[in-house]
Amino acid sequence: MYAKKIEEDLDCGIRVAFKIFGGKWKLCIIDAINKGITRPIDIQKEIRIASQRVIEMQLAELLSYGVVEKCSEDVYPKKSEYELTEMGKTILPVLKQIDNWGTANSAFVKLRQYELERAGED
Amino acid sequence: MYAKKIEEDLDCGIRVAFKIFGGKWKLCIIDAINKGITRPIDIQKEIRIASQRVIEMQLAELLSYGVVEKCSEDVYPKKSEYELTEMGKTILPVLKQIDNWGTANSAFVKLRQYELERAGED
DNA sequence: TTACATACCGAATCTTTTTTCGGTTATTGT
DNA sequence: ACAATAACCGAAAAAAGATTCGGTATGTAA
Repeated sequence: MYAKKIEEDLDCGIRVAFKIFGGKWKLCIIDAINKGITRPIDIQKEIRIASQRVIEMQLAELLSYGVVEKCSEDVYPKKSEYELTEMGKTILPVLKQIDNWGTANSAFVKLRQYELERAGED
Repeated sequence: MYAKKIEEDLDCGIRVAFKIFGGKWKLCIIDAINKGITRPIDIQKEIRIASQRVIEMQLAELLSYGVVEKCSEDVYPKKSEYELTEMGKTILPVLKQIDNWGTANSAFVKLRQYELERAGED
């Protein structure tokens, strides 16, 4: 990984949460694993527009913070499968609410988006 | 603003939500406004570690997507005050849940953080 | 043994986001 | 009139985060 230059404030709940699942694909990965898609390659196929490398990296971070764990603890990685830890499962209700909000507001946001683009073309 | 190079997928609820309130300070700003801190300068003082410029910019984005609105519509900005729109208020329950999760897991994350730093120092 | 799929990783590059800096304009208080 | 405060903006720079590319290693199956 890389070293952060700017100190982060982990006394703020919002910042803690974003640190753990704020990455671009993290919630998508958590969602996939929750749906039973446990292997990196399958997660990548599910999300599609994310590259394999991103999945690997975000998975590694989720692993390092104990959100997911490797369940096939073979000596060497062959059929790695990831699953949510108990802590990881506590994210699910939050994920659901975020997803619901986004889905409910999707049309509105798309419209706004379109209007802003139109306005910027002058 | 800047032009995005990578197309974004607004058919995914998670992505829509993150587009609207995924910025580093957006939820903090929404929270502040909800607490009755309505003026940019006061929001900045509340958050402190965020610069004035960031507050302005994120506020401008929240405004452009209809999350907040300017309520003192004077001819020229003097005592600008922002408040949440109806749409903006629908974010509050999500914000609360995210904040709660972060607060509940703060100690755990800090510990993990510390362990990871220790491990990386060899 | 050969070919292929899977799991990873390092490093360079590119994109996005945040920060810093130095302004302008207008208002308020003295 | 003058100083101080507030709102806001443009542009450059820095930082963070994501993507691409090209690799290694291992297991599986023909």
